[in-house]
Amino acid sequence: MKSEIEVFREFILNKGLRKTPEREQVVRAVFAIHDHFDVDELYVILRGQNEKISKATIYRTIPLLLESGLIQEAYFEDGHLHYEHIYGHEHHCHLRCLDCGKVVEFTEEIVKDVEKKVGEIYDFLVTGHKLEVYGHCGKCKVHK
Amino acid sequence: MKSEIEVFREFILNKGLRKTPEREQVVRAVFAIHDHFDVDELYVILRGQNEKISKATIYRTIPLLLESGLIQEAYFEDGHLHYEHIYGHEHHCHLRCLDCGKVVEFTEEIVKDVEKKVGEIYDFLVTGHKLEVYGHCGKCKVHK
DNA sequence: GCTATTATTGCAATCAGTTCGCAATAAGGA
DNA sequence: TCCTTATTGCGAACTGATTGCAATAATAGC
Repeated sequence: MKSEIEVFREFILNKGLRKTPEREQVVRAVFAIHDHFDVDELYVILRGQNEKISKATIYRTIPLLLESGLIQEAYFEDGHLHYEHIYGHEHHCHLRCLDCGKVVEFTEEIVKDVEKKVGEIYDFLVTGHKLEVYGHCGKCKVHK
Repeated sequence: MKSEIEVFREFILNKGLRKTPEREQVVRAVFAIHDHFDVDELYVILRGQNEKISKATIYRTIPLLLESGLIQEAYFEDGHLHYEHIYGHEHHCHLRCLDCGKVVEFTEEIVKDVEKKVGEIYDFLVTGHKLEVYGHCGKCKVHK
């Protein structure tokens, strides 16, 4: 299986874009985080590694990562989007606590069947889905 | 079944807040729109009806409508959240076209089972879910 | 390897959506 | 009817994201 950097380089090449150290720093940082992240976290991490990169460049790189299929939008919270890397990861859904914000990942095959079914009914070429289940986690529900 | 205004009044009363014409205008506008909406659309509609209401008041009313269960966040697009009224409506999911933005609503009972299952596995008191399926609609997929 | 072309970067200015401070207003209890 | 204080509207301020532009650097051609 190709590494994420290889996938990214192929994507860049196919699009006629240029391979730059800044873009690859972003790819590496994204795959070093095994959790959800936002642009600001990415910026702080890269700066902490003494990488000279501007926030504008990170913002400009995000759409490339989305388009290449390396990352996806995970959820919208605190006024901005949060992402997660997906290349090399099995698709999963999120279970989140409305009180403490805790997020648990789970996989559910049955949602694939739902995808297929609604795609046929409404004549859509379905490419994916996002399922978020929410409620109160074990710790938080005792206070309810 | 109680009307949305009645539900809202009860909510306001229970919270010790005040019943104001501005808040009720927002409730009425929200339930007059049978589609997804954002704050700006709400503002334009209310202003078009010669209602004197400020955008700040609409922004301040949205959390009340969310908390009272009259509306919910539908999706994040174009840099801001879109909502939909849910009181009196059966829960539904969204199927959206990545090209033209078209949104179709569908209901899928099986997701309830998924909710129950993951709630038990991870010890969550589950209160709801949001499922979004995306792809290319009939019109847009021909160009692919 | 060198040069020319032009995509990319970093910075600051800008933009859009949302929030906030404050004075004026008005809802609801006494 | 009066009093207290929550709510409103306005504009300023704030935040996340985008953009214009000059400097830089990645690729292609020689």
